[in-house]
Amino acid sequence: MATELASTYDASSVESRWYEAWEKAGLFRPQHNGKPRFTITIPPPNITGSLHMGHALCYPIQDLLGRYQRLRGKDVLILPGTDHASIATQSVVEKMLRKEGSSGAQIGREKFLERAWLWRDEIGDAILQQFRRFGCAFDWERTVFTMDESYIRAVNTAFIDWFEVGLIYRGKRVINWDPVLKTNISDIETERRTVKGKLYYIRYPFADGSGHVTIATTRPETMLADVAVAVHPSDPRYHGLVGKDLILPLMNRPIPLIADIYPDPEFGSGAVKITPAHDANDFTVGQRHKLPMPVVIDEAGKINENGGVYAGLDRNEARKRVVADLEEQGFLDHIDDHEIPIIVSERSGEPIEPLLSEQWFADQPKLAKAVIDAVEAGKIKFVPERYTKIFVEWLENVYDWNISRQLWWGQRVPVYYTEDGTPFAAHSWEEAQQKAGDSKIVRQDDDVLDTWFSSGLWLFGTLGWPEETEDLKTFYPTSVLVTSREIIYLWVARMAMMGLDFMKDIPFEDVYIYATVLTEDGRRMSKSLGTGVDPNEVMDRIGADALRYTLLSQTGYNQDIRYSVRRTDEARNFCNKIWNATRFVLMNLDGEVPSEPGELQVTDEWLLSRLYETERIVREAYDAYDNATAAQQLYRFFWSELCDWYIEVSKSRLSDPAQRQTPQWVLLKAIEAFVTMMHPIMPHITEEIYSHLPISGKAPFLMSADWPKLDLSFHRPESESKVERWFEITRSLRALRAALEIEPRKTLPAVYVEGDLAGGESVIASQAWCERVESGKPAGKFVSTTIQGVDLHLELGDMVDLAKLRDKLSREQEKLADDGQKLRARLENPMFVERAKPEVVERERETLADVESRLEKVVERLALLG
RNA sequence: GGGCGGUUAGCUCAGUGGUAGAGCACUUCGUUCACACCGAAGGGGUCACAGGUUCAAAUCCUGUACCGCCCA
Repeated sequence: MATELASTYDASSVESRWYEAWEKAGLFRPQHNGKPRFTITIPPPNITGSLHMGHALCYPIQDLLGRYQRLRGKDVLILPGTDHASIATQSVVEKMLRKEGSSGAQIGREKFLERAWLWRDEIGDAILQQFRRFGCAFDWERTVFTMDESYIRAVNTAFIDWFEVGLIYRGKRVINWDPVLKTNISDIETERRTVKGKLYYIRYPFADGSGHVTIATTRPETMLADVAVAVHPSDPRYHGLVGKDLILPLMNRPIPLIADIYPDPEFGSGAVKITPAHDANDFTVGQRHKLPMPVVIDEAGKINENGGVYAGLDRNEARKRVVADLEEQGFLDHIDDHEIPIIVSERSGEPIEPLLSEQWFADQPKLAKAVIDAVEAGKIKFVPERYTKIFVEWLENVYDWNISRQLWWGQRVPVYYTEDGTPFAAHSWEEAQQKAGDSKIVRQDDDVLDTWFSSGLWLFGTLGWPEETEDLKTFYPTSVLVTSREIIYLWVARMAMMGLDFMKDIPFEDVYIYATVLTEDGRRMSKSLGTGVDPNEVMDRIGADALRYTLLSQTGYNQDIRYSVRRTDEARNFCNKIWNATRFVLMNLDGEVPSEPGELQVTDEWLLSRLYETERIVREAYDAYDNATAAQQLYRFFWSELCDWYIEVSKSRLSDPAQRQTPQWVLLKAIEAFVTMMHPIMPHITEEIYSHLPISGKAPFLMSADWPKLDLSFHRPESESKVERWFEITRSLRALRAALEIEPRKTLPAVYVEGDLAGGESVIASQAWCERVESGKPAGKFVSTTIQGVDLHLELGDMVDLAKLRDKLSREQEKLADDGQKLRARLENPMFVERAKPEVVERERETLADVESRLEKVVERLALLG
């Protein structure tokens, strides 16, 4: 059976088969077996999202953690779901309607929502389907969508609760208005850019005719709503002038010159026009000075009735007219070219219009306190640790959160108004009517909630909250949140606040911030830039395991990783190596479970000791979310130690029926432990291999097996150093052969040795392809090398061309002379001998002695070669 | 502007005080039975720069430059 395995690993025929088998066996569900639990609720991808490399890292990391913890004996739940992504989905549906020559405005809210639901039912789960191909062992039966009925109930409960205690309120602020989508949007949906623009210097005359103040602005059209000009109190140019009135040009309104710390005296004239309704900074100045806040640009980006003769113009057109009129009337001082910072809506690509608007807000500073306490008490830990500080600092300076959006798709604000406009928050119209008593409820609020408001409840809303379900009791708080750094504030912080407030407990113990996947040359992967790579195409080529290995083996505490085809080739080659080494082992078994050997040879002890050490390193790395170290150690153990040395050394014993049981047993032990430890990173190939291993006490699946338990007796440092010395001698001997241009694997009759090989004769001879080991020197001409206190000699035979050997020797001579000089200089320095640790000094002395004796020999040998 | 990360071999990255490492790429050799998605050997680095601490610095401190990220 074993020999039927193909000589090249084919991922495509293995991966889907195992995924189905696991699912059928119910392994994705928690087992409720009384073991300690491990919970992850995945960050819900947007239903509009299309698969990218970030997903191929984020979700396999979570699968890795789940598989690892399951092997370690935990009862694991990884709960999947999707996010309704209100603005993104609404845009998609709008686009569809536009193609049909229709629009949301035309068909109305209800029909629009019908279309949106149709769309989401059709393709909203597509992205989760893709995660299956990654091998993600998520509990699909518990999949949640943020607009499921039960989830909406959670959202409404949260809103009503906060509304009733006054944590949610209606307020007027300057918000990010998207004039195309006609909604306000969150900071995360905006992008800061610098564009080439103009800086306009405008003269505002004093009302008393005593000259003027020149202000600089990048947005002259907003002057129509100016209510003041501000200067810094320390600015000497304006001493004695603050408090006087200016006349607002074009509008002929008096406005005061005020003193405020906001203007930068270094910039322009030091005087800044204040337009509280159309600039967030001006708004805070307006608040401080209790200024009026007239709005002049409406929700469509047009000048409204407050704009006098400019009413009805688009904001861009208005700018041209305002500038022309200022110039004509002599108020325009001059215009400079200027790099101006603007905020752009990611959704529409349109510059954001800061706009004073009435919205729903949630109080944040009050809620932040509990989160800061939890972090400082160590109840919430960030990995990498460096994110802790920025998280706490943000919370300490948090401001209230605008939670309403002028959209249709999403959870509608559960507030109902009576005729006189009194709001009642309730789960339904009926409930609101009950709360309102005799006053009649006439309408529901039109807005929907910010998507982040609902995703803030994700870690307990998905488990059934506000009902006290069994799942909620069992699986909250979750063990770890795996997410990306750009949503630390918008999502992580909000979940922490909501969790601590509604559940009275932290929502997650650890927050692991994973790296951003960049292109090979360090650029951001993006569809629009054409730098994106489709994980599906990669998996078509190399399979899910190799893609997982490519990304996971680079992921530790770093901020970025770079994706490259080379790396995927490496990963694919590694799969093939694992496959073939296993194939070799299986071919060398007798078709039965080998019994535990009574006595081990020292090379067996060496491998088992390396295995013991590997288990420790890998376990500690996984525990610390340092996947790169775990992967690196597994790669090294398997390829460099198991394949390159142990298998090669054991081949002779494996071909001898009298001796083969011990290496068979050792190899199986090592491979079983290896595939178990590798399973979290590469689940499919390891499961496939496990299924072929003839071992006792085998679990039905590797996925549900136990983490390796390695006996302390495996830990044999003395065997490790002994065997590694043999290998070093072997390498040296091979190098000598290569210098003599003897073909690899061509057997030489003998190697002559002076010195103690400590029982390594047969290993060294076989691995350096020599028939036997003789002690002493050969009778005829020979060449030599020295390593580990042992002189090795090879007969020269008819060899004539010694140029390569001479080259090698003189190179060695140079290096040794150099090293010797450095060591002598160090040892001749009295400060070194006096202050360095005695063991360091001792070691340096020994090294020098070794270097000197080797140098002597190299010089002799060079002389002999002539 | 503030904060954070990075700068080590051609490429991608390990390496937190004691003579610089891995994989890939490159060169040479090897296709007798696990694997050419392989094996053996080899070449290749003033560890971004400048100061400082130390007997000793890729590693600790200070500053500079460049790349990137987050926030204002």
